[in-house]
Amino acid sequence: MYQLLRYICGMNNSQLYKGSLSLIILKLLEENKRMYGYEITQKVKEQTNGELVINEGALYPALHKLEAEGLLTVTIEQVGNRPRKYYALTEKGEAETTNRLEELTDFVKHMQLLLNPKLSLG
Amino acid sequence: MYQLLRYICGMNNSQLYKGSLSLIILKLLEENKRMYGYEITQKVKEQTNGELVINEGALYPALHKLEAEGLLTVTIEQVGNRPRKYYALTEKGEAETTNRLEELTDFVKHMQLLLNPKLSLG
DNA sequence: AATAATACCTCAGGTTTTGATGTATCAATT
DNA sequence: AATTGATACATCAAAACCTGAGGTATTATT
Repeated sequence: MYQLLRYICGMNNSQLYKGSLSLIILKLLEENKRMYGYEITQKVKEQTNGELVINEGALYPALHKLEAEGLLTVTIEQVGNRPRKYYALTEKGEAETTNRLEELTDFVKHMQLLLNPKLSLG
Repeated sequence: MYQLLRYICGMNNSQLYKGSLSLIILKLLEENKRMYGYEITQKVKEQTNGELVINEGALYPALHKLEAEGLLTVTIEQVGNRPRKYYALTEKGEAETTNRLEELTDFVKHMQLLLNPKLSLG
């Protein structure tokens, strides 16, 4: 049966993650200079102790969109016989990363104001 | 031109708020026992110092959906000649509110792990 | 030889939101 | 008396994003 159960279904099941993927990508690239898609999925899994799993069906379109928006550049490299697409931030992408991080801070701030029993994640 | 510019366009412009509306509704109802739609929009504006504006085109469908899911009950009351639909949490809705709050905590935790320069909103 | 991991991809269908628009009542102003 | 603004509900097409499924192919492990 080839590879039917390739992923054990990442299940974040919460709608809250919608809209956060591009920020995650941008921020990881800010820290790591250049990364390829699969590497991003592994990094996210690693840094969240396996709790957050990026769906590849969301990741690749998101990368393509960020590239189309001029926030990322891509460089294809052959590793063995396999192609890798390394992504890196453009200048515009760096600026946008800063903006998006501010947006996240605002989001958390607003959530705290609304759900006041505090989120307390210092 | 009647009331063309009725709202100065709430503009939260960030995609991050996607998926958070139902939690906001649930939580406000947990705190306030019963509220009607328009009251919710005002409360959110008030508690976030006008920074977060709920789009009515999102709010009403969200309320209807929560009701359809059995998380809210509705009671119509006439105020003067105008109808108000008061919403309140069901038992199931209370439980769900707890779950959704946990999901938000997890979301913030994961974002903190990924964007480690910390969110620090104690 | 088969499986698992690496590495890219697409696409139908789902959910949620945006932005525009519609209707109507009531209070305040002109 | 008439208009505006606030209150209060609603719908809907299009946009945005994601899920879950599927596809292809290489390399490493069992």
